[in-house]
Amino acid sequence: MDYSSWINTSLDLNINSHSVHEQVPKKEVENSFFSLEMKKSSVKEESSGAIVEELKRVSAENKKLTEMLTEMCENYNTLRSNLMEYMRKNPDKELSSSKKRKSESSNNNSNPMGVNGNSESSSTDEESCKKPKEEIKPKVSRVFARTEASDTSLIVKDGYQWRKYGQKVTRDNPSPRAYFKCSFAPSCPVKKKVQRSVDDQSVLVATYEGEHNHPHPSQMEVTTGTNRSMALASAPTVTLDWSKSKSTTDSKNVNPKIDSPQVPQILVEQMATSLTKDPNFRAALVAAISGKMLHNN
DNA sequence: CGGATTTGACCAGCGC
DNA sequence: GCGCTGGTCAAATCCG
Repeated sequence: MDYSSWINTSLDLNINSHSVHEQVPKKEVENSFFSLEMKKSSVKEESSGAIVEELKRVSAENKKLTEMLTEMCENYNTLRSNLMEYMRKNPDKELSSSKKRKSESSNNNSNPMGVNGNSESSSTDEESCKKPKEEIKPKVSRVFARTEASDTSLIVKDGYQWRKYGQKVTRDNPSPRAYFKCSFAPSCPVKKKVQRSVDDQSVLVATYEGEHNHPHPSQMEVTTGTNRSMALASAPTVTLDWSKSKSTTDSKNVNPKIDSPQVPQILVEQMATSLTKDPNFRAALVAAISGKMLHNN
């Protein structure tokens, strides 16, 4: 599957049926809100009208996202059941792979949302017997981040602090892969790998291993009222994390071991995170709320 | 000067 | 066993 298409869904869904989208470009939402603040009285009605339109557009976009999510989950489940069936018919072909690399690649490529590998034990007893070690595998997730194609740094701004400890050129991708450890290491075991997508050089693929055992650094800043975290979460970054087999484009990447019921929850959490980090979304939200308030006055 | 980054060397897993 | 590959180490270097 070519994820370069869905990565752009980062609120560029173009609910194009809404002409409003053209009239009120997203970037201007913020502006319209601020101008609203400054000259409330004079343009109040006009601006609030635009805001309501914008709110409609955002709602439609939201709805569209929900639909896409649902569809994607359905596709995933279909694919998953197909693969399960296939593997039942060919029990000895797939899972004979050995320890480290295979198991890791199965984690990376097919563990949608990076959800725990702990459903593995429920998938095939046979496998769990063979590879009990996977039970303690750290949680692996993928994050796709769009950057400037000209930006040569392999930095995914996720708010955490990372220390780079290595870089390699891998066989399947001409772009170097950078290895990072959480700067809180060794107390925090989280590692991440960042590499440009083969398909789209402007997309960084960050693979996270493990979970942080400390609070998100930017959370403190948020609570203290600075906007730093927004800057850190560089605007167009998409942090949706459906590791969804993506780049390698073959269906065999889909891992039958996924605990599918967890998918939507994780997705929702990540989408929520993504949305709250999106200045446009926040601006639209603020605008909508203030518009309502103005309307009521 | 201390912490972060770079980069070549090294190690271990895997396939043949 | 050997070569290939990905991941990590650690000395050198950079930078604030």
